[in-house]
Amino acid sequence: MRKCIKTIEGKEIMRIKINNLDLKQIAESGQCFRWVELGPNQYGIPVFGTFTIVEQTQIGILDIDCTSEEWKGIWAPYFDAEINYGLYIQSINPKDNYLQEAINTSFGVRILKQDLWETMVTFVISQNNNISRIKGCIEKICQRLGILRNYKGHAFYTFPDALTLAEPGAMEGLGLGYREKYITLLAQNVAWNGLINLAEIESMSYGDARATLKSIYGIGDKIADCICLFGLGFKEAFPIDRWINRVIEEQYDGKFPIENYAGYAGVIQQYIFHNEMVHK
DNA sequence: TGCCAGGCTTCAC
DNA sequence: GTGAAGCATGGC
Repeated sequence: MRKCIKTIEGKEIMRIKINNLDLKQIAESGQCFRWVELGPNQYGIPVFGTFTIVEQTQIGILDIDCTSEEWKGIWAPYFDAEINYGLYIQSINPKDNYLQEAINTSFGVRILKQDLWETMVTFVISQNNNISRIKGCIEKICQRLGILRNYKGHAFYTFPDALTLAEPGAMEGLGLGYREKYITLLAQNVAWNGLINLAEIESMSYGDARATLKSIYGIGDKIADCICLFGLGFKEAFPIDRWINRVIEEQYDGKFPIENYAGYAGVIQQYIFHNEMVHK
């Protein structure tokens, strides 16, 4: 990764050289639900109470509207920019025809390191749900309960904190279905009584974090692994949903060789998931 | 119009 | 421990 400050149209932005990053592929990879497409290869991203605009001007080049400090403190970790994903791709078994084809369409998918609280709520909503409806539910939550902010002329809503979501009836009528009660209780246990301690979870090992998450009402194996992967940065987490399970059954005779990708199976899982999204 | 979705809890066995 | 039913909602 290399970076510099570039002045474009009178604005100072960061120009980052970063391999194996494709914004469109990430946007459609089912790990983030609040990116706003502003133009071809250009997205507005609201996270951590802030906002930025990113544009992929050419292969391997990312223009991002932020200061050097913001890049280092927020966006480089978010894009996992220090990690060479090319090594993950090189390690894929050359005889694995399915994965070799998958990386042709998904070579630019990276694992975003997202806010833990937002990731927990988001993936509770995701259960037995489809991506376009998940996006709609989250958007409605933010519009009703988030804070309206303005970033250089772009309005965006923050993701509401646990105290806000803990209020009984706060999410009523937003179409969350049976998931609403899971999120209300989750928020209350975070904000009201400390039964769930996010900072503590963030300090745990993968195994402990996964077990702790699974003990939460409404969170099972799959959602716990999504939170571990996208909210805690544990790349060994390997979430198995209907799509992944289908591929394992149809392409791997029911047994995916996860041991070949020890420590980063979650990255491989995202290549599979994105590939399925593109070809469904 | 049914089928399906980044699944989970509950309950029977 | 395993398996099946029931769950809310709306996109397609």
